[in-house]
Amino acid sequence: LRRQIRNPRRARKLDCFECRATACCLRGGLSSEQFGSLREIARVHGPFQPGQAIFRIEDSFQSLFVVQAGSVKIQSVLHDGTHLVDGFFFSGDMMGLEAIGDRQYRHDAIALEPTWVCALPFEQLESLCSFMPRLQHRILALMGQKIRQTTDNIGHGRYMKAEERLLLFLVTLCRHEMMCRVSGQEGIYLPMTKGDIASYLGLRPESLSRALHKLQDKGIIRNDNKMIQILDVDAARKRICK
Amino acid sequence: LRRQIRNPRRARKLDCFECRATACCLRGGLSSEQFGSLREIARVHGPFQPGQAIFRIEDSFQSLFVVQAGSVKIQSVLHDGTHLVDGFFFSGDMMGLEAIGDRQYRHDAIALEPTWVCALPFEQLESLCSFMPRLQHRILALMGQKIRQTTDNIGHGRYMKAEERLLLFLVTLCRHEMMCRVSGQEGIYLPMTKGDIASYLGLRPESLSRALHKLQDKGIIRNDNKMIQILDVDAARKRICK
DNA sequence: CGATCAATTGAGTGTGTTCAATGTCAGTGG
DNA sequence: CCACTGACATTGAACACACTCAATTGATCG
Repeated sequence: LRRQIRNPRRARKLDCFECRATACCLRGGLSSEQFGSLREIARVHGPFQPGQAIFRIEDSFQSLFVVQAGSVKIQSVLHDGTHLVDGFFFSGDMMGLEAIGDRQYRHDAIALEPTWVCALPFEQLESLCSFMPRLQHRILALMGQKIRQTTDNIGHGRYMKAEERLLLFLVTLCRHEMMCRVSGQEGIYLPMTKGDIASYLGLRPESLSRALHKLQDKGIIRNDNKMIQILDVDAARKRICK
Repeated sequence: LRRQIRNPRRARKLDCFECRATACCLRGGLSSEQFGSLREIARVHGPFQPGQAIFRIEDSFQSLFVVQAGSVKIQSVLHDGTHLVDGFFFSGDMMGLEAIGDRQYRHDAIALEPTWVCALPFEQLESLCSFMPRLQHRILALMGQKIRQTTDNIGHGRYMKAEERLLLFLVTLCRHEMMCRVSGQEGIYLPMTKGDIASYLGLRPESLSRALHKLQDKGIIRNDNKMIQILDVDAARKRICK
């Protein structure tokens, strides 16, 4: 499959010790003994096939999930049945933070490629936190970061025009991929559909398509189907002022 | 002053025990002994006069703040110097959650009326959490709720037209006021300027003005300067589908 | 009372939407 | 192997909504 040739992610179950999600997941700052306790409550699930749900809105909230490999979109359903994409998650991203303090999840989490996740039962995690201040600190920090990202991306995006919003999205994605040391040079692979991206950006697919075209005409990006490359990083930065 | 006549909030320093913020603040679920420990680290600050800052972007993050009485807007500054209003806080609301895990605050917090806040030094709060699982649980729940609110209000608002966004804002505000048992019948007092509301909703002041006018023409709200009343609650609910 | 800032109103413009048609691609079955 | 299917993506033309700019009215406070 072309998708799997182009997508550099490997497709197999990972142990915590070889998991690429290190930087973003909870183990940062823990002693090896503490990390052991954390590892004991973690359970790897997968593979989830594209379109398959990791959790659904109606499910009762039990666990946080860290994406080990693959990618996930989260979406909510509007009164009229419309699906709204509220976010994308890649290796190392923590899912389910928004459900903490509630009984149910707030979204459907749908795999975009063959995907493995690491489940952390929340009650057990909470108990662990009481004994491990660093872990508690890490979760709180993670949630703070989540709030910041939400307001930055969605909130500030509101005041931008379509092209700038799109560029902000691409640059953010690119930075994330770079952080996880997945080839940033040859371009980014977009596992989701353009429709999903449009929904996330609050645009119609048609408008997104036109925005992509314009950015390509200006020489800022290269848009080859599901591969995107940012050619002129400086111009991009200027446009989104970051 | 007309503002103070119309605004039912009282203007004096409150002790924790008479603070109206009970329902929303951290003390929920704590034993009286535990509440005592929490109270020991809390410090009441105020009054802050309208326009005065409770904290600023450049300040290093030290404390969370609960609004005891009054109201606050938080805003960020764009590259070009534009101010973006990112939220409003009323009695019982917790401010600063978005700064957790970062060194600095992410916003300027500006009082909209004479305002008192209750400062909770975060390091001490974190220490307390290790001894008080319920407190830890409460903070985590509060942050989860914050994430939900952000995506619900800002995220879903993106797919709405100006009128609906405005209505969502008003209904949310109204519900909040009802929860805090401040007269919801005679209307809501809006301590912020229309410009602030417009900024928060991602609109120009002109567009907001027109949207208000239209909603009034349709008999859904009554708009008397800084007092707003939702006349047709059912129609409002239908428009925003909640 | 005049000064100042906030709020409203109007007219013209522009960006994104809507709707419909066409194009592309991967998978399927003849 | 090729035509067919269905989902996704693109393109075009007309329209709607919110923006821009400018002028006016209204509120608040010294």
